[in-house]
Amino acid sequence: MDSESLGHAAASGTNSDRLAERLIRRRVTIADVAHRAGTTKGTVSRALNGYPDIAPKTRQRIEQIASELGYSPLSQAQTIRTGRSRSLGFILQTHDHDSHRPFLAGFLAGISRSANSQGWDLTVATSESDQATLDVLSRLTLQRKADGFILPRPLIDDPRIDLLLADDIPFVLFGRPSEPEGCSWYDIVGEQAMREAVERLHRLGHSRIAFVNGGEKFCYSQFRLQGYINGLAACGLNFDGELVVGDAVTTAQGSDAARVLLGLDLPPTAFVYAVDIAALGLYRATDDLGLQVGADVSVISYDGIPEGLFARPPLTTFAVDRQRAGERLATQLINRILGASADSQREAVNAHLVERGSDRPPIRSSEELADRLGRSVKMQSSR
Amino acid sequence: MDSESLGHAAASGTNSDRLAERLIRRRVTIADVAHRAGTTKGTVSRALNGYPDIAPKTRQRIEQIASELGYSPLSQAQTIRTGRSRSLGFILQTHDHDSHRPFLAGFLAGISRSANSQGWDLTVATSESDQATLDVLSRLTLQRKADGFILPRPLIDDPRIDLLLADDIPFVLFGRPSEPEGCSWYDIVGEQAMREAVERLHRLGHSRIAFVNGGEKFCYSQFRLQGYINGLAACGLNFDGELVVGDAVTTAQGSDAARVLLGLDLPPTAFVYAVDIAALGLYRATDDLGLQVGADVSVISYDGIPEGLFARPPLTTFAVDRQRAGERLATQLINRILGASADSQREAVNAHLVERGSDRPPIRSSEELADRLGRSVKMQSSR
DNA sequence: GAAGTTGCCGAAACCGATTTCGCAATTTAT
DNA sequence: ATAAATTGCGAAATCGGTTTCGGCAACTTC
Repeated sequence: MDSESLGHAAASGTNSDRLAERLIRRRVTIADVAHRAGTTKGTVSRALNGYPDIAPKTRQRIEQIASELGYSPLSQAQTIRTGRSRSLGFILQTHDHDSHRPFLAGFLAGISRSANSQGWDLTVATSESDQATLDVLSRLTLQRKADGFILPRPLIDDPRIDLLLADDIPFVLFGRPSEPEGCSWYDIVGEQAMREAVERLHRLGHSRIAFVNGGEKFCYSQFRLQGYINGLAACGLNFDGELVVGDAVTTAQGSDAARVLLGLDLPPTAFVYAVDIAALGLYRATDDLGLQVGADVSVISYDGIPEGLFARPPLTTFAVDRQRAGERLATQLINRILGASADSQREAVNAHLVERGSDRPPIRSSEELADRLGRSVKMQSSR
Repeated sequence: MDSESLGHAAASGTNSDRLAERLIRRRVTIADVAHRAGTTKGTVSRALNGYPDIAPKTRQRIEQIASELGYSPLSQAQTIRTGRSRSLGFILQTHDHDSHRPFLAGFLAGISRSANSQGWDLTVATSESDQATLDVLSRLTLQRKADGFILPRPLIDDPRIDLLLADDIPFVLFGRPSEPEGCSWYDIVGEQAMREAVERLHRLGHSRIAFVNGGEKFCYSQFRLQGYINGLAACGLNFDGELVVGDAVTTAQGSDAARVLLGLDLPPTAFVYAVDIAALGLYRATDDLGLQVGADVSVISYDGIPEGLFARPPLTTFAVDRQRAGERLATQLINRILGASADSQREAVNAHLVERGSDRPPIRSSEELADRLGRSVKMQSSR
């Protein structure tokens, strides 16, 4: 009352400001389109969603008007009726090892980029434990924040997969699972890379080649070990259980593994590591032992993390294109949500070798290396 | 009809399956709560949202029932009525330099973790250019996918800030802007770090200390340069424009900068770099010139990226806790969306020094270094 | 030309919340 | 005691879409 009587000019000024703001900012709704087309909201909705009971020319007219007005439906309004939110879920596991962190940036960029281009969105959540991850999966679906999920690094026995399969919620995996039934995936064929690594080292002249595997609970470690074994076989080398160490996913663990292997009576002259971050541990071990990577011992690894570039010599590795992986996975997941069968959405590509300086012909045999290590260790222990 | 007559057992089996599924899966809606409480949806809503016209004991009863039933409102339904979505927006700039990538993993984890714990969500989108970023900001607000934004690395002249200020959309910055008006931020005080770096090198015995700055379009580079200048002043050293190079945000650029600086008549014996990824370029340059970091030249940098750990010697750097930054920024942004003033949401903390091996007392003076470089360069050009 | 289809669209219910409005019951003022 | 002001809640509109249902007009069909 009072404010109105305070003067028309001021009051209408404020009003027109509000109006201008709303004109600029207000969304175009389905009612706007319907009004302009002289039909009802229902007709517009059916026309835009491809229902068969709309006359072709009506549909065209509505599509025309909708695009002129720049109409795009409010996804939340669709969600409450349809139950779908056009968004993909990804759970950041904050308890995961750092070895998995470098994956994220490019990977998320790929997912988001691909999803956005198809009109979908990416919802990111975090969890602090494996159990919490399951809760978050449930919460996000129940709250309709995600229509499906992208799960990185499947476990050999993976409760996430069990849960999603049981509840019939779409998902895609980054990496091959142990049990393919009902699963879609985008996989980098680790067997192939590990096999090539062994063959390459063999061609360079190495015959005693060790393998340091990654996390044993992950499916990928099985595949990579198999690739190592296949590589040995292809080269006519015998498998020696002594030369295999598992479960190294940090630089410290990679370093420990190297020390154990170099302590063998017949130490390896070459190493294949399943993950870069562990392979960097080899440099620490050789530093301590007075050896030089790329001379006394060679190493080829897998992942292509940027840290490898700054080791000396830089780490030769099989790199994976994580952005590409994210892009493909987003597309696969969207397809699955739209009804594609699980087995129609599976892809596998190879990692590509990035040749740097850590793999060279051996400068001494395994026996000679053992000798040298013997002296070196003695010197170290005597000080 | 037919299916019913096919036998009670089978039919009811199917039905009870469906029923069980729905019991497990169906959301608890506000109507369920209202029914159980013997009131209307409106009353439940007002009770749960703190309206004053609800009797205390009614409110308690409804809250009790809501928590028993595990009710949580469907955010999309709230959104279409209230216009707010309880989610934070973050735009991944895929055209940005790789130097900024390492920030992401921990940073996003922090944002998401903090947001989730307060019942908010994180929406991630990508853009491929600065212009596209602006479009994405508009799109996400118009589509009500984000109630506000977290913007990393403010530019000296930042169109994102202009846009959001003009449209009155809440946002918070990771880093201090050039113009504080209307802005909130969480900042790592780069001045302080750069100043300490200079002082520390001076204490070690260096007096010719160069500075290699980061991206010149970013606000942080102004602050870090100022810190370097302050540091010189505090040590009683003269500022020498020759010793400052700017705009190095990649390893290659950092390497080029080092070469230029080492080519001076009186080369620096110590370097302060504004970003780690560029500082790693110094190692390349010194490798080529036959110098050793941590002996012939020293370096202290800023960021704390993991790559620095694997340089030889490892890079001494001022590390920033990115996860913490993300957590604080998420909280700040939520506060702003809920109505807090821009200037009430500002924080600044210091980076912490991670001492590794790249900063040591000089083993020769600037003149001696010049001599040595003269010979070294001659040898190199003669082969 | 009457009866039966078919095609196309309007009307209205619905999804799950929030918010406005108004009225009955209670409390306070007179 | 009655009038006035409060308190507390139900009823219904609303947000922006989707989907069901039914009916009118035009077209077949015999």
